[in-house]
Amino acid sequence: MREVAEDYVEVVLDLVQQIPPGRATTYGVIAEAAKESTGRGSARTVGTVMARYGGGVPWWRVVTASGAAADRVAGRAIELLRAEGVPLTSHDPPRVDLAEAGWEPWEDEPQM
DNA sequence: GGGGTGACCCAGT
DNA sequence: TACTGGGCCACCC
Repeated sequence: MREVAEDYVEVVLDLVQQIPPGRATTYGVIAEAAKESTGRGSARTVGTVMARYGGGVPWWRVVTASGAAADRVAGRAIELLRAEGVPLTSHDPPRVDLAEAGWEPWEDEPQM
């Protein structure tokens, strides 16, 4: 199937929607999980997909590997994350405590 | 078909 | 611990 990355987009969006409230994950994790299903993609690609098709999913639960929200939507993400009750650091650039709220697709679904 | 961009990640300094 | 550079993959002009 050399169609567009529509299937990849569906996998990414589905994974993001599976993130339970009060939890968060990283682009790398989503990229790895999506790559397992579609065989393609990377953290960079996930970011691009989210920017174009992430309007219908809790994109704010997806942050960078550092735990910080994407610079483009950091403000919006922090507000939503705090509303979700996600543990954030007390520093100026609030970062998600992935050690506490870190969620992974294979954590909710059996990895075969 | 080629080059540049982007909601990223990792290693080195 | 924070900043910089290179690599990565898919999309747009």
